[in-house]
Amino acid sequence: MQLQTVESELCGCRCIHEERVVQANLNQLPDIDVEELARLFKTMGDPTRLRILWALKESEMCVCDIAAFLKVSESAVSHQLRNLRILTLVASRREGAILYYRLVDEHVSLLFQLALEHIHE
Amino acid sequence: MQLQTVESELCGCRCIHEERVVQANLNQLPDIDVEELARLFKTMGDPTRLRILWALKESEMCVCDIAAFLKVSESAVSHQLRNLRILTLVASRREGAILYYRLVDEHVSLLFQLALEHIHE
DNA sequence: TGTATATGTGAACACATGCTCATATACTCA
DNA sequence: TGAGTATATGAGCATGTGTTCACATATACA
Repeated sequence: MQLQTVESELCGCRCIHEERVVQANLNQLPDIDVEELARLFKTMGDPTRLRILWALKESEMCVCDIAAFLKVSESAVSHQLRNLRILTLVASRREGAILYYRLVDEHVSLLFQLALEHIHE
Repeated sequence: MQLQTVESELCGCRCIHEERVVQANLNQLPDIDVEELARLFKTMGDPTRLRILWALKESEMCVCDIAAFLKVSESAVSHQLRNLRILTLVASRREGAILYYRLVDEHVSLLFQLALEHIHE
């Protein structure tokens, strides 16, 4: 029944292993999760943002610090921190005129660790 | 000494927490790793590629299967599989005219798992 | 209140990227 | 060998994105 539905949706023309397509459909990740996962990985997929996150693993830093470290403009850093904030990867703490940024949780570090394992094999 | 060097490199103008910048420099990830990590995350950061990887978690599939499942052209799938191959995220096995694609190792699944944890909190 | 510092943000531009289309390659079978 | 199927790939186009520049906001301090 389910199989029939999917078959008709696919026009049944070039599908070689129908049962695998059906299975893939059943195990499909919800669209919302796909979008959010993609956004997360894409956000971590920019060298500038990646360096920012890596630096924040050690200690919280202000925009000036990060800009000096990366040798890029403070505006560029601020733009990227905005992206990281939206994705809930970093959070900030104000102390006077200075905003200290930090990683929100351990997930970023763990993702780094896993990804480095993949690269170094 | 080290501190002095870094200070001069930074022009010493707007750096607020010099010791943190120095520390960040010491803990810096090698450029090659940064580039490869970014490439890896960026590659996983596209919805189409992400769906492909997710589907391959379950079973190996050929290009036709994936195209049918995603409801996109086989050419688009082939282009994306090429990217995934370059990043060593998928590998293929030929059986006659058909190429079966699979995940290379468990890293992708683990990355998904961690990333989903981050999203769902 | 005025000035300086720290950060945020919109517009614009240069560049990267995913898809489509046409075509090429690789394999099967008659 | 020729036709058909499965996949790969280059060119071109539309869209997305990171940076810069100019300016806005927020806080500190005199």
